Amino acid sequence: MPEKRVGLTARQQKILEELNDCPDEMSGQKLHRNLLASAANMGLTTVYRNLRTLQQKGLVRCRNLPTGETLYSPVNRDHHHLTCVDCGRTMVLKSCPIKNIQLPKAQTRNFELLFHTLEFFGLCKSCHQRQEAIEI
Amino acid sequence: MPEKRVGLTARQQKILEELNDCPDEMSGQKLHRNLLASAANMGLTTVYRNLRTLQQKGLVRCRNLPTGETLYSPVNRDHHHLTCVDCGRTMVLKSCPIKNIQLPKAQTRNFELLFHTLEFFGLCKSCHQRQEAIEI
DNA sequence: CTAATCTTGGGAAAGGTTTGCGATTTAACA
DNA sequence: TGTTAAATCGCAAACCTTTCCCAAGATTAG
Repeated sequence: MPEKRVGLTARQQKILEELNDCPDEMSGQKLHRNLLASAANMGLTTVYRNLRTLQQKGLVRCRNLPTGETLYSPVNRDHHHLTCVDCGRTMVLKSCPIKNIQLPKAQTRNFELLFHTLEFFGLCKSCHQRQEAIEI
Repeated sequence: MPEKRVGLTARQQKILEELNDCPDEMSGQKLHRNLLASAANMGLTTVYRNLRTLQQKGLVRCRNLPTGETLYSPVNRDHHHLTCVDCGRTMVLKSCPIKNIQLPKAQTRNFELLFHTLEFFGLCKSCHQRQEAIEI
């Protein structure tokens, strides 16, 4: 896909770099701390505002944990997860199950698709066993 | 699918009823207001806590708006959305595109799947046009 | 170069959600 | 039915995120 978006500010580029450099997703708070540490000083508000902007440009995606935290990652990293609704631990899926899926044209005709989020929720083995043990 | 979960408290049932009765998703705040109005008095904390529990039981699902609000809906209502990253408006998808998708067994062997969220993000027609106008 | 306008940034405040903790209710068992 | 342990509740505080508002910087026209 061509890199058609232009006009990233210097700080937006910094944020995007930081996200790309880190193999894991990051919360807004952690991103802020990392940037402070790496000499790119930036207010917390600015971090969140630019994250929002980057989402609007289709470059950054986020997902929400049950704890209320929001984790951000670059869109080009097409990761999805299994998340345990009990302990909150997540596993990364090896591949995107809907990579080649087509949405009905009628629904996307008036909509420029930028990215998607697909998350699976359930019980991990240990939480499941714990519940079984209690219910018996 | 059989209703295998048991042991819902009276308040959890009230919350579930309220969600089922309302055709739209609801925020925690709105749910709380509705319950106050319908004589089922309940603290805000209790609402959120029980929503979490209902998620753990696989009966309720939520999605997060860019505003930070969280919207809850019953899992049996298998709805997904197109959401505009600019204006935040959402459209409901007519059908679930991954209803019949199989995850690799290797990844779900140790995981009891309860539900999923699938959300598409992009630009709605009017926001897209506005951006084009600016960029030219 | 200057002035008016528009965009961007930061601090403080507000909003929604979650957590901690003592008090109350529910449930189990005798 | 009475006693006791466990689960649940609600308030207050904490947390993360977003919004408000004003100052600083950039852009454009004259």
